[in-house]
Amino acid sequence: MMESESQERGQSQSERALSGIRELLFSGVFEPGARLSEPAIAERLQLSRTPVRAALARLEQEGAVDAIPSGGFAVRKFATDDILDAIELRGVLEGTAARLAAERGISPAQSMSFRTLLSEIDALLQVPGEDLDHEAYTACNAVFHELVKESCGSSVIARELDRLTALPFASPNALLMVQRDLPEFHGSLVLAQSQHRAIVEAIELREGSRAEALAREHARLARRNLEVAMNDDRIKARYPALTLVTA
Amino acid sequence: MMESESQERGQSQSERALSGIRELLFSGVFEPGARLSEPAIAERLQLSRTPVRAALARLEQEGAVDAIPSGGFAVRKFATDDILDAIELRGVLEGTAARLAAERGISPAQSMSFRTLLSEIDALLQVPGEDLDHEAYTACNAVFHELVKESCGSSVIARELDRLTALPFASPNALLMVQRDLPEFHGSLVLAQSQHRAIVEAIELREGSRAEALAREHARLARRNLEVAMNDDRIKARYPALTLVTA
DNA sequence: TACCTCCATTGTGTATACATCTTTTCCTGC
DNA sequence: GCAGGAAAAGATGTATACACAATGGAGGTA
Repeated sequence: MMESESQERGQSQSERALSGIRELLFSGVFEPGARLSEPAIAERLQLSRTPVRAALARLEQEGAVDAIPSGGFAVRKFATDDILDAIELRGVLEGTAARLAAERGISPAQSMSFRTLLSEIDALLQVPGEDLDHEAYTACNAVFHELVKESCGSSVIARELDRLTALPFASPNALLMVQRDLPEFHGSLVLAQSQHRAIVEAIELREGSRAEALAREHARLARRNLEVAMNDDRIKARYPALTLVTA
Repeated sequence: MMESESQERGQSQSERALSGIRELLFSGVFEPGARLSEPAIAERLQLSRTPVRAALARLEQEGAVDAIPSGGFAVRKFATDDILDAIELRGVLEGTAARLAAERGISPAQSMSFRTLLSEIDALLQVPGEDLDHEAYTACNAVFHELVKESCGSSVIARELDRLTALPFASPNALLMVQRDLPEFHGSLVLAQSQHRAIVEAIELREGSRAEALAREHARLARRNLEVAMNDDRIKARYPALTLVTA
């Protein structure tokens, strides 16, 4: 095929299709349960059906889209319970990563990464609640969970975590900024940070079971955010992806 | 397209491609790391590149095949450690399913299914080691793990377990019959069955933590089977998929 | 013999064509 | 007004064509 110059450079059509459809999905453009017509999406994204189809198949594997028995795909409807289970599962997987990291030991370089990150977050939290740099905190939080994921050096676990957090709900940063509107906002971040610190400490002290329990508990913060968001329509409205969550 | 009658009926070309390639892969036809040429496979399976391509993309998601950076796919090389981690992870996931089942409670129907299955296995193990019906035992074992998977009623966890056990190594039945050649064969099955029973009991008594720990420990039997198989070339030769396991 | 270059072969990514199957719409009969 | 069914509209699954990319090997040079 001729390399079209009309779109962002450097990406394949399939990649464009994938990110394009993801964006459409999680910006709430489609009704939950609605059929995703390949020709329609192809026209919308200005590419042929082939990469669209490939992207849809992949999104089905990721769980963002359901296969219709008679053919094709539909926007997945998420039940609240599914998301809660996904968060629980992220806790379990991160807990396993942390436990194995503790049991197997981490490298000095990894330990250093953890330590510097913890200091960075400490610095961010030093300022009063109003002036907090949300962007930076969110980025740091993402890095922390990346570090945990990589900590045990298991590609199998890393892969599974990547898969699970492909859905925007279970991801560590998913509903992080829900907390911004809560009275105890700053306090909840301080609590999260103390959990971060405890997890790292447990890993370094080779306390596997403790590391696992802590990481599980840490994931439960996300659960609370989801519950808050689902019960407050004003907050809910700010997360278009939550349109897909029913009941 | 015209529905070709030359192949097994009732399946789509994509399904044929998927199962066909899986079979080729895990029967050790290809070298680990070798490129999987779409035209070559298409010709071999007597279909066009399109379904082959779709199947390969899916197998990549499943982890059976690696994407080559420059394009296309290659037979995945499995490290022994990857498989051990996958087994560990299966234990973790089944453990989580069992824990949640205990915490949330299971239905009388589920309880009944467990109980009848346990009796069935007991009956199978009644006969002396030589005369054991391997087929039946393997089937029962599969059902047990299905029941555990479904026990907590979480589609998220079920999906994740399905994904993990798509690889033939981490699956509960994967290397089950390795044990057949071991002196303590019958004993190991009896041990496994006692674990089965304990897991069910823990779930029914709502002892979540115990159920989780037991399920994890139970998965470790598979670990042992893998180690035995990898260290005995005669046994290894009987599992063609083990060709893909390096070091 | 070892190595580099160039060319041929092969392979992938994408677009498109087309047959079949679904779904929707609209018309007719009750 | 509603139900049922036929026809049309649209969608999917698959095959195929083709441009670009990559890979491998032959041949020539040091």
